[in-house]
Amino acid sequence: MPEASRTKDIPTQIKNPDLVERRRRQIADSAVQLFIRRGFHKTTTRQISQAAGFSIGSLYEYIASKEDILYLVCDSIHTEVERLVTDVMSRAGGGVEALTEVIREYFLVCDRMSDFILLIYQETRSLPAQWQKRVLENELRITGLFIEVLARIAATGDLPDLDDESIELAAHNISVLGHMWTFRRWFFGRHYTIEDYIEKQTRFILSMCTRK
Amino acid sequence: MPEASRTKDIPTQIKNPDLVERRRRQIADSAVQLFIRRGFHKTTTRQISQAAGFSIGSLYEYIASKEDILYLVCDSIHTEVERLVTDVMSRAGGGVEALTEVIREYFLVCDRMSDFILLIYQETRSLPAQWQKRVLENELRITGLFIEVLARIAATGDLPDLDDESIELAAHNISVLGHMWTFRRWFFGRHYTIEDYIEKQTRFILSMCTRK
DNA sequence: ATTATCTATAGATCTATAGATAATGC
DNA sequence: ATTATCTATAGATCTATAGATAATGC
Repeated sequence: MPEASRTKDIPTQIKNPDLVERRRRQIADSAVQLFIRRGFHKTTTRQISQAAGFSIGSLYEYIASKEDILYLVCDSIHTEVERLVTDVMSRAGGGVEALTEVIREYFLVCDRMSDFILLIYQETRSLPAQWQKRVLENELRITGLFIEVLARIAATGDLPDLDDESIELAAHNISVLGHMWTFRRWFFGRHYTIEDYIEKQTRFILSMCTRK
Repeated sequence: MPEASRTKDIPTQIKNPDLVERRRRQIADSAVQLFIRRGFHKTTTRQISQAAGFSIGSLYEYIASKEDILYLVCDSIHTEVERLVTDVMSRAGGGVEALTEVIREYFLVCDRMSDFILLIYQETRSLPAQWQKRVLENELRITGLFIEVLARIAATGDLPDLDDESIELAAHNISVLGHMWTFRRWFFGRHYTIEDYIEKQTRFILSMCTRK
């Protein structure tokens, strides 16, 4: 798990902000692996501190509760997905081909990030309400990127049949069909490669978008 | 949670099979409510036995471990969804309207069963491997019902563009777009009613199916 | 006598913190 | 002197079972 985590609203006794950021990244990076392997509840704070390379006492200098660690993890995953998708979008051209490119790259991101996306689906509910809300907002922000792409294409007149509400729903569909690869991989993996999946779904999504 | 649970592969010391079935149904019905409210891990076996109306000692006469309870719950949910969908299908007519009807009724089932479907997404991974597999097979069987509908329509020549593989993928898409209502309800609920959602998604799904 | 149920608790965790120690900078 | 880290453990659970009791049928 990559990417810096900005100063979060998690209290700490440690004075050095850089150290806080570095240690929290260590915590998130270690925890995410453990959570993927054994789930949030079956992973102990001790295992996390050990994997991160310091003591349980030190761990609690950087977080206030075990849930905080889950939030660090969810946030770092979303930051990474968003970074990757934004990146793709900036490289994408115009017209309907842009949509094809973005779908393709997004689905590849979903494939690479499978375990992480699955984790968010499974463990979001274990977060305290306020952070649950943030995780859902992050999800929405990623869907927002697809709304942007679709709106941009629609503005040039290439998707004449799509009003704003339909664009929004189509964007959600793209997000979730990407996730579908992650949570039905146990089935699809037997029949398709990710490339097959992309090809077929792209055709579906395009006919969805080009005809009401 | 309704519907009989057949004799499962869960060992018991109790001789009377009817009693076993009845008690297990009580257990599943009580547990599902608790799991939805507080999650599997935060619900204690004591709370479950209490909600079911007997002691913790008795509880363990009908199951061997806490995971067994989760399996009872997942299974009863799938049984119910499958019953409802099968029901709808038997009433559905022919041609493309049949698809419209089935989608509509399925999405309504997803709406009513939201909490239960969400629970399965979140807690399946807490099951022992062998039962996890069964839950996934159940999921596949429900998708299979949509494959059937689509194949039936395709056989009459009404969906000429769909080969078998596309039918399969379209069926998965229908399943998951139903689930999407459940796990993005926190967002959609603000903007659409379930009827709006059905209408818009049906249009998308139809254009997906009627043109490659 | 057999079957079902209950009470009481063994045994095993696990989170979070208090208080002690080591490292760093003035 | 201040900041960061560590060790040791309090305190709170929670699952699963052993052994005792009640209910049922011969």
